[in-house]
Amino acid sequence: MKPYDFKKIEQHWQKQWEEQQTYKTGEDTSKEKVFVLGMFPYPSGEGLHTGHVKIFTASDIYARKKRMEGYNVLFPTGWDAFGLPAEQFAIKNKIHPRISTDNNVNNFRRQMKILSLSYDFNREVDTTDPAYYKWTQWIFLKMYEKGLAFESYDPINWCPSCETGLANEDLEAGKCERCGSIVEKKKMRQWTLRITDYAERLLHDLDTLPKWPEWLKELERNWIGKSEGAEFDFELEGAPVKSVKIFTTRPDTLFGATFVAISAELADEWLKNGWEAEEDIHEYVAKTLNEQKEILEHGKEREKTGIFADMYAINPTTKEKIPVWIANYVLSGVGTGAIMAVPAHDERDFEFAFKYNIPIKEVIVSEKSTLPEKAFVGEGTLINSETFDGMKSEEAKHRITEHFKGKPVTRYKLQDWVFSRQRYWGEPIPIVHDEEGKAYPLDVSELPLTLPEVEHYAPSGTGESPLATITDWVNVRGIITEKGTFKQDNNGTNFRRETNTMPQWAGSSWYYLRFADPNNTKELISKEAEKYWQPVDRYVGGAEHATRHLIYARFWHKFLYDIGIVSQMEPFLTMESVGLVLGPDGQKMSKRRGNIVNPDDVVKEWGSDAVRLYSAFMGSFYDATPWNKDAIVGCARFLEKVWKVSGYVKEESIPSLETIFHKTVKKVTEDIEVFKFNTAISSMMIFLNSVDEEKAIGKAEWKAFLQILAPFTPSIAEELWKDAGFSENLHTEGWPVYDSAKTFESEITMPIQINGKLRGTFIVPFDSSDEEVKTSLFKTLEYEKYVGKNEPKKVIIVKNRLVNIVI
RNA sequence: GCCGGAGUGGCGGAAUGGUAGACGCGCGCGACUCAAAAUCGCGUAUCGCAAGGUGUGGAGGUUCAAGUCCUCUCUCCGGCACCA
Repeated sequence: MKPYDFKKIEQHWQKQWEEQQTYKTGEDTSKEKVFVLGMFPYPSGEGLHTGHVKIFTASDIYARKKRMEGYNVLFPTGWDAFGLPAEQFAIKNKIHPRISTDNNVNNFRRQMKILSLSYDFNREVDTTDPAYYKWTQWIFLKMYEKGLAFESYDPINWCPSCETGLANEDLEAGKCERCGSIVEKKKMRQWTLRITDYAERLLHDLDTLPKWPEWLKELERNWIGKSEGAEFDFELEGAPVKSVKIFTTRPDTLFGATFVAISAELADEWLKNGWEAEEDIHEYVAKTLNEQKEILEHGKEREKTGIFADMYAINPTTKEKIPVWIANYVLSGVGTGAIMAVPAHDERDFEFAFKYNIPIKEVIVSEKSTLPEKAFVGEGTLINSETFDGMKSEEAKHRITEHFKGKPVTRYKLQDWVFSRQRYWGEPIPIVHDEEGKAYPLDVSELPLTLPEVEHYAPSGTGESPLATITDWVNVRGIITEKGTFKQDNNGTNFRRETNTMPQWAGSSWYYLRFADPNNTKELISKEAEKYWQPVDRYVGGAEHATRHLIYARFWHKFLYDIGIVSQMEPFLTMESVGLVLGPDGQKMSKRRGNIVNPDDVVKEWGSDAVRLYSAFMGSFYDATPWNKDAIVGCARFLEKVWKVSGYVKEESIPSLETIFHKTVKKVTEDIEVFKFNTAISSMMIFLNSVDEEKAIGKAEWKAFLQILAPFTPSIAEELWKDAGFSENLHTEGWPVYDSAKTFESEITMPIQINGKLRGTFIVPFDSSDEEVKTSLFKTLEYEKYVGKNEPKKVIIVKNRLVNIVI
């Protein structure tokens, strides 16, 4: 028998599949479809990492199985190729990002092919390809048309090191997610997408996704951060303004408001507008404003401080005069930047009131409040309001809001999406400005608006994109059409192009749609292709995208639904969230730790089949698992054994293997559906061990075994399939069927428990009745020993499972 | 602080409320070999010579029966965070 030369075999079949276009997407739309998608990668200079291998292999196993089952499978990939790393590489090495990106893409594609991934490479999409980003720009124009894309001048997050504005989603604890710099607030012109208009739907429609993991949906819910409450105007005395607006989610505690607290920013605004305050107030406000930055730098909790603002507010319920304080725990960006403080019902207010000796009043609504002991120390007075006693708190909220002229308000933590970046390597925003600065959208006929060639990719440092320096690109002549769009025309007037580009998340917000119709020059996606292929049936990727890519993509998708491009409300029916692949030391892989496993190296050493098998076998798909360099040998041994066993094939089926055969096919069939690849593989190992013991396997079983093995290790399966002389196409013609009735042994080894403790076993025929089981049971030595002539209190018989005797 | 998720052998990990530790790695012993590697066989939670006892982070509970369900608690990981 020839030796198992995985290198030769894998190369041979990979070449064959490519030449014969084995995995080209089927055109027959009368067949049922399955759209399997792994999140498309950012083609970095480092090449694939093991996390990619896990995601890609898992989705590939699933896609291959579905293809064999006869579905029309769409299993594509592409490149999320705009973004900072390529640009920084360009700045450093003076290589056009186009070139370095192409190099990286080629390397990624090569690695995908040596992993035997069954992508249809005819359908690749590349977000940096003008033929693709034409449609990204088109969507932007549609949003502009609907008022969802707009220019704003509010202070935004600015990363001084990346020299670009950032969205809220790009921050990690107040720092730039990419470089870790402290983010500053900067007032600048920017393009913004009104994602908040979709907040309610983004939240609500999570309920229409039963197959998404609950925790992931919860993460999105938290990010959207809906809170319902009310705004109240508190009249002021001795203040520069007549009243102050506060937001609260607890109108039911309005009676208990014993002071009002405002943010330093709001106080600062009043000061700037002529509030004549004492010197110490000026000082406190200045100090607190300064403090904000420090907090971020040191990341520590700040102690609550405040200063009496020398003015009073009127509690609308009691008409009592209550003091107004400026407090550092009231944030300007949240709510109205001013709060009513109810120390009896809010820990933070309590802490503050306790520190500054402000009275505390309890309001009893429905539930008893649990005031800490110290509430009664010091100046605190306790008043129980009976007005709303016994009323459910929801009703109290409602009634109080109404009665005291509050305005019901729903707030979201989600903020509008800051959509412009002052960088080169991104989609140009298809907008021009006239000489007064007024913005006009490009006419659709002007798309794609391509990136110009530049000498320097580095940001200017002035908050302007490097595109601003390309004067012959920036300055254009043209006319405004009747529709209000801009068209180039040398006889027209002067305009300046928008020089900001889109963030990296733009292209990935709709890429999954394009795979269904990647070369359409007339439409983003044809109606037929959309109707047939969408939505994504299995979406596979990392949960780190929960609050960015997934929210953004869902937002765009809903917008595309509203303008009639797509017919489904949600883009992804499932979200299979991969667990991290850790380094061999159990730590997160990182260059700094030096625990990175390179897929090229392991494929070279073990072959792609073994690597695929291991990445699916090493643990649960959904959990983090360390990559154990030594354990992969077990998978290689398994494949050696598969090779060896191919010499045991007999014409006739082997009766002793019947049960285990059907069990194995059943297990693998079911487990792949729920991404339990590790237990599927384990069952194949068990089966193979039995075959090895028998030194025989029937031809029919061998055929089926190669079929269930094929999704995991396609090369060896192909080779042995060919050797065995089976005529069908392994990849498209058939998935073996099993007979459930044959997945049980004819005899069952029944455990005997005495009072729940295992004492022995006995053998009964499968499906024996309770009476038959008892007859055998009473004859066992264990029964004799533990029960003897006594009458047991109870005998519990679980059919085909066990017996438990209570004595 | 709030919201999720997870704690099982030396390791990765299995277990519709029904024989805990499948499968794999590692390890031990044996076979083959001059020898080694590879391969094959047997063993491998733990205490005990054995009978038997104990074991799924900890403490209680429900049940004939709990890794699995309930209550409390500890630890680790992820997310959000003076969000009013």
